[in-house]
Parts: sequence; C-alpha cells; structure tokens
Amino acid sequence: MRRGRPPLLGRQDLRAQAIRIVLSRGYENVTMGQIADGIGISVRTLHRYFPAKADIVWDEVDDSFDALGDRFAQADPGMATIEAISAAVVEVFSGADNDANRERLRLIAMTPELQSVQTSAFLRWRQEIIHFVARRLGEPPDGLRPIAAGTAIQAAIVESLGWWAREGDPGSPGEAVAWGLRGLTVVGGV
Amino acid sequence: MRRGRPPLLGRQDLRAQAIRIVLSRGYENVTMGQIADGIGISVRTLHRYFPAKADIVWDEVDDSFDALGDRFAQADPGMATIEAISAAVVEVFSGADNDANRERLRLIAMTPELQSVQTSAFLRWRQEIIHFVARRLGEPPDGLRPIAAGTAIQAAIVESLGWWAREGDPGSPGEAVAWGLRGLTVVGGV
DNA sequence: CCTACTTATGGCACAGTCTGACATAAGTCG
DNA sequence: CGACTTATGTCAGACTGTGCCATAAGTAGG
Repeated sequence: MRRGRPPLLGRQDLRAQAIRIVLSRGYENVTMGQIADGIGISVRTLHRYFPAKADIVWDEVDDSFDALGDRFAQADPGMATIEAISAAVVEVFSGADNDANRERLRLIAMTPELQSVQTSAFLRWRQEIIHFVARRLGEPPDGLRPIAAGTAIQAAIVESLGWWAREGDPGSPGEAVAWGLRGLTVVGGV
Repeated sequence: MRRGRPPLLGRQDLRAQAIRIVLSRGYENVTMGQIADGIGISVRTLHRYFPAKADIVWDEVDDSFDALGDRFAQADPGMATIEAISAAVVEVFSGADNDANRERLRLIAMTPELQSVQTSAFLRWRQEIIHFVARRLGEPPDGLRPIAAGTAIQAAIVESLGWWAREGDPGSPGEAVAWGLRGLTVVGGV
C-alpha cells in the first residue's frame, strides 16, 4: 500500500477550490492566505502544491499536455505545420467545457501578471510545440528557427484564446485559435 | 525656469549605474537595496524611477521606440510585412553597441523573471507592431489577426535576440532577428 | 500493541518586492 | 523673506515565496 500520511485533498480538488475562490474575488484582490483559509489548509501547504500563485490558474493546462502531445504524434505528415498545430489545439479544446474555459481564460486575459507567464506548465507546453516545429523543419530543437517560430506560435495561440475570452466571441475557442494562426500565415505571405 | 528641487541624477545616469551593478552581480543575486546603495540613493527613490525591478533592464528599450515607429512609417509599401518589420528592427539595432547589447540581452535571455515581461516598455513596443500589422492587413488594431500576429512577431523577435545572446552568435543581432522572422514565414508556408 | 518508517501538514522566521503616507530638502517665483 | 513646487528620504506595512523544524497520520513488521 501507499505509505505515509494521505493528503487531505487531492491535487484536483485543491485546484478546483482555489480557482473557484480566485474567480469569485478576482486574482489580484485575493491573497494566498485568503485562498488557503477558504479551502481550509495552511498557506504553506497551498504553496507546496502551487509554488507560484499564477500556477493555480495555469496548472490546469497540464491536463491537456498528454493529449496535445498525442495529437502531434498522430498529425498528418502532409498537413502544413501551422495547420497541424491548429488542428491539434482545436481538438484538445473541443472536448472541454467552453463556459468554464472562457471564465478562466478571461481571467488570464485581463490580468497582466497572469499573461506574462514563466510557469512550469507554460514552459512545458512551449517545448512541446518547439519540438514539433523542429521535427517538421528537420532542424535541432535548440536552433534559432524552431525556437523563434515555436515561441511565436504559442504566443499567437494564447493571444487568440485571450481575444476569444475578452470579446465574448460566439464561436469556440478552437475556432479563434485557428483564425489567429491563419492570420500568422497571412502576414508571413503578405 | 523649471520649478522645484532638481533631480540628483538624470534618468539616463540612474539607469546606466543601475544596469552596471546588475550586470556585475547578476540580476537575481542583487537586491533593490544593494542597487540603491551602490548608486547612493534611497530604495524608495529607485522604485520611483523603476516601479518594477525588471524595468531597470527593459527600460532602455524605450530609447529605440521613436526610431522604430519612424522606420515603420517610412517602410516601403511594396515590401512584405515581416520583411518590413525585420528591416526596421535590423536598422534600429545596427546603430547600437553590439557588445553592450549582447550583455544586456544575455541577461534577459538567462533570467526567467526578465523574459516574462509585462513592463510598460514591452507593451508599448507590442502596440507599435500590432498597429503596423493592422494597417497592413487593413483591419482594426483590436481585431484578432493583428493582435495574434503582432504578439507572435514580437515574441519571435525577442526570442531571436535571446538566442543570439545565448549562443554567442558571431553575426549581428539584426541578422538573428531576420533569420528568426524568416523561420516564421517558412513554417507558415510549410 | 508497539516501534520504525514514510509522507503530509502546520508553524515560524525571514528575505525580498512594492506601495502609501508623511516629513524634509532644495530649488523658483513673487 | 514667504509661498509654491518638485525630488528625495523615512517609516510602516502588505504580500509572495522559501527554508527549517515540529507534528500528525498513515503503513509495515515484530
């Protein structure tokens, strides 16, 4: 059996409760202490699960990593790179709860501290995209072009999601991403 | 005449001294208190000139804004959007001191806290690019495609500069940016 | 049951960033 | 000289984040 003292709450529950509190009061208006109190744990424990406050909001992205990686692996080799990435993101988002996502993404889009992300989740996601681009270009993942293009694509995706959340666009988040990435190719050609 | 008590040091001198201290000891190894002591001013005053610690490093970018905006205004209408932006950035950087720039950019590239930027300078710069893209696309500056593409292009530029500084690339920073942005168009087409 | 071990949690102190309120210094203008 | 204006300094405080150590709550084995 599993040794040691069992956690009071699973990571999922913890995250759900924390996000609920953050959404209800606003990211900048609530402190880690208030979040911890609301959940019923100590601040120290909260910080152990989420090293940075921003991780509370971004960490949920972790769940879509495996899915995204799988989509990349299965991507049609004949499909253009950006199209393949767009398709993968669209699929990952199509299964998600749009209303909950919109609320969380709007929070990110409207909170500067959350937009400038160096969270572990965000970095892992970027690496995934960079490696995919590198394979497509046939270049090493630490080369200039994969890094520059991968980072740019990630930025476009995040910005598209933010725009979708801010504007209250009637479509799905996946559609917004597809549009945004297509805008990238248009600019590249024009 | 100018009323009130004159500043002890101009903003330029302040910034130069602060950057010198940061570069010599490392961004994360030096505190605002140590920087203030090194200059000979109080921490509070230092914070008044640079609201965030990251501004000390990024603020110098401000100087190239007007130049960048001018280049955009003079850009050849027949030139492709990315080419025009690339050319403008190259020109702005060609006049700069490469060694000093490399040192500062390497600091940014190797300090996570400096890469995730929401500094005022960075945001102004982004808006400049977004507006240029919007004019080229004939779309409003708050539309999805200009925002997504503009943000992506800025990310590619910054990432290219970081790569150039990290790798010790023998070329100029402008060349690295040109390469990185070209990689963006390649991915868009492939 | 009792002991050893393992893991989660809590409490505490602390460094560091950043802000607000207020006093003080150093100029100009009349 | 006195009124005004601007820059600086001092102080207290909130907040994030980390290290250290004690404690709680389980399991495994005698």
